[in-house]
Amino acid sequence: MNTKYEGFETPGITVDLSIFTVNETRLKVMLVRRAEVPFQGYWSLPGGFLKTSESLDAAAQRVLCEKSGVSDVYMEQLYTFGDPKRDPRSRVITVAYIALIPWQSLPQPASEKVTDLTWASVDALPKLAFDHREILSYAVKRLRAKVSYSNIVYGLMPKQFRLSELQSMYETIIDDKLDKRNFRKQMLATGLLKETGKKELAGAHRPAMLYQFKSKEIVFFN
Amino acid sequence: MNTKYEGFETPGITVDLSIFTVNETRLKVMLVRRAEVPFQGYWSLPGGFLKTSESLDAAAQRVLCEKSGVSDVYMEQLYTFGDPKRDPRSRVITVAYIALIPWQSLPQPASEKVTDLTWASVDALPKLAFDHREILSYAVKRLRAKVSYSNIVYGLMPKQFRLSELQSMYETIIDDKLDKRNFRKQMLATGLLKETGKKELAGAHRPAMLYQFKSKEIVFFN
DNA sequence: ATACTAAGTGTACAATGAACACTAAGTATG
DNA sequence: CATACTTAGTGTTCATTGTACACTTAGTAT
Repeated sequence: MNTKYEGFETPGITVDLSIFTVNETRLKVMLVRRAEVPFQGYWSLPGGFLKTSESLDAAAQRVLCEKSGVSDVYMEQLYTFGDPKRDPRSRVITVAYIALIPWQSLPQPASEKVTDLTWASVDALPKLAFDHREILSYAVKRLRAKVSYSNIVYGLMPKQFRLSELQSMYETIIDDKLDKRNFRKQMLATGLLKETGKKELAGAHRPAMLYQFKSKEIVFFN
Repeated sequence: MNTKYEGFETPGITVDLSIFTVNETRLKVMLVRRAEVPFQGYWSLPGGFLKTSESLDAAAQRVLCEKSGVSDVYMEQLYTFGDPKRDPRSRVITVAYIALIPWQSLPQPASEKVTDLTWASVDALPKLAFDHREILSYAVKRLRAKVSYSNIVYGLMPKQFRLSELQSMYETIIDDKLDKRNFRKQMLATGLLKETGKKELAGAHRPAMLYQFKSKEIVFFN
């Protein structure tokens, strides 16, 4: 270890992830139960220490994959939290990330009861470890804002979907109702969707056209 | 030092600042000349290591004050850069900040020639140390974007100003011309400005009303 | 055959944004 | 002191965008 930082901090660096999904018209976030002190038994955001020669993005990807079993999903850096007292043990700075996973992409939980991982509705959160409540609030705020000026919801949709499902996704996240005709007009006007030609199979009602995104690119409007 | 981080990184943490001002209708950023290796003699963004028990924001404030002599200006965290190779000596993670200073608030440089600090036009930058070019590109991008959906330019204006000066500030940052009548209508419609009652004193032309901001609050439009 | 469910479609009006040119109030000059 | 010069200040028209709103269609279930 070099001596370059005498008198300066050499804190631990972690990444913490707000991993979102939508299920049953609720915006949900992944929480893991802490096995160790401090905050033993508390729910917390999944996270972990940065490894040697690992970039921040790579660390976030690693944590994502470890906890969710998926990769290749939308992820972005959110903010860095560095209050000297945020970890009671010692100085730890955390770089927070947001990730989005379509509910359909999640592997089914193993049949034995998984009690150390849960998906909590963001409007019914338990007490969280560290400053994770603050981090999560900020993440939800960013997500809600970004939904209205980008096509970030792509990250939460399955490969193919009905327009009504897409509308429901928007409504769940922004927690408001949208007009069906206007919504469809606007979505199709973006030119980012294409019909698959296929129609929904089942249901005691008129079958819906299935759509998909032309590309995975995230675009900003306005 | 605890042993908790064995096998993990305990990198140095720095803050690096993109300190912007506008002068002579140019968007400028503060650069400092590096006295030491690596990148000795190169221009770089002002920055410094995080001190013990110092929050990230406090560190950024400290650096800002050391280099510019001002405090109480607009500042926000930008992004955290953590590529393992970004510092050739050893692992250093930097939390980048943006700050805005009205040109009029800057203390005059001491009369002896200051050669280790400069204000460079963002479209005529010298070679920069480390990954500071990348950081600065991102900062400029964020600033330009934010100008169009917030009143962030407040941070660059003097206490009192003419509407034509405000317009010029916008035009400089977004690098485009605006329509005078529409601009005035829109600005006054925000309700964030108030007349001071005073008029500009000098000039071989009709004197302009001076305005100021009702509050320092940053507001988002749309 | 009828009831049920979600899909799918167009128009009228309001609000917002964009283009555009002249008069007003001072100072400087001959 | 008349004229030239400079920047301040002001409204209207038109195009575009956004918003409110209700009925028909295509399938399944009974």
